[in-house]
Amino acid sequence: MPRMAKYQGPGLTELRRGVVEYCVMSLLSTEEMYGFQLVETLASHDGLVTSEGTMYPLLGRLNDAGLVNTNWKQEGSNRPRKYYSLTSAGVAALDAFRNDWARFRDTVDKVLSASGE
Amino acid sequence: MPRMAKYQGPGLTELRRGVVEYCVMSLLSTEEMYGFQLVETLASHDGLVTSEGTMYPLLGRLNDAGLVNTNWKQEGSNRPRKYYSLTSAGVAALDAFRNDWARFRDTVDKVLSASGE
DNA sequence: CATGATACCTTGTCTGACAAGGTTTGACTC
DNA sequence: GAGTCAAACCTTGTCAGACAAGGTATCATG
Repeated sequence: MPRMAKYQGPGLTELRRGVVEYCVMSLLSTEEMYGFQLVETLASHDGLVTSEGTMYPLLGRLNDAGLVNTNWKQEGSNRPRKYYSLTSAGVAALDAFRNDWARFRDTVDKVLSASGE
Repeated sequence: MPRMAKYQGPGLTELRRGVVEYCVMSLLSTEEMYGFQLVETLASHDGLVTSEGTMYPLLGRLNDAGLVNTNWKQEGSNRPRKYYSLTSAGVAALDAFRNDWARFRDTVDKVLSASGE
């Protein structure tokens, strides 16, 4: 298996924009996780991220924005992993987004249902 | 009012990507409309499009892809308007997207609800 | 004819997803 | 210990699409 990807069609890439980042934050809100783990979780489980080339820059942005913290951890004889956790600013941003998402989702649902109101 | 826009926050722009195009198609599935009208409808009514700079290129793409047809119409003494209507390929694409959207929406809802699955 | 509204369109910028590639570390061979 | 593999990190470059800003043509009204 060469860098599997579960390709979901061409248009779906654009759909993910602006959402993946908050999905990551949502995962981090329950437990700290490391990058590779986030890719595997979102990609295989939800089809929301297809590569590390998406994840690492994204995590860098979140970090620059002060929405996550990082710390390296070595468990047993594994190679060290860089764990990410949500800051309080991250929690706030996530909350705000949940509202935005709900409104956006409902609007799109309404328009796609198409029955000209 | 200078080219009103109902700004919705910074992150929301990215959310719209890949969706607006199908919202337009959905509107066109019930009645033919012209570009300016689509902007007004989506912008003021739903906050989904904020400018003509989004709409006209978008309509051009749909046309190039064979998803819509156009015809100029002059009504009364108005300046002529370019009306768009869905082709059968457009109807099919819209149907396909409705499925994609439903899956995507549910996935995001699930991840954002965050309670570890 | 000047203004303003309607209506069309184009150019250029920016962001974020992704493919492709590269590096390091440790485990497990041979 | 040299080779290989996988886990895990990261970077570079490409592309699409939303948008701001600006431009054009037409008609009505002052």
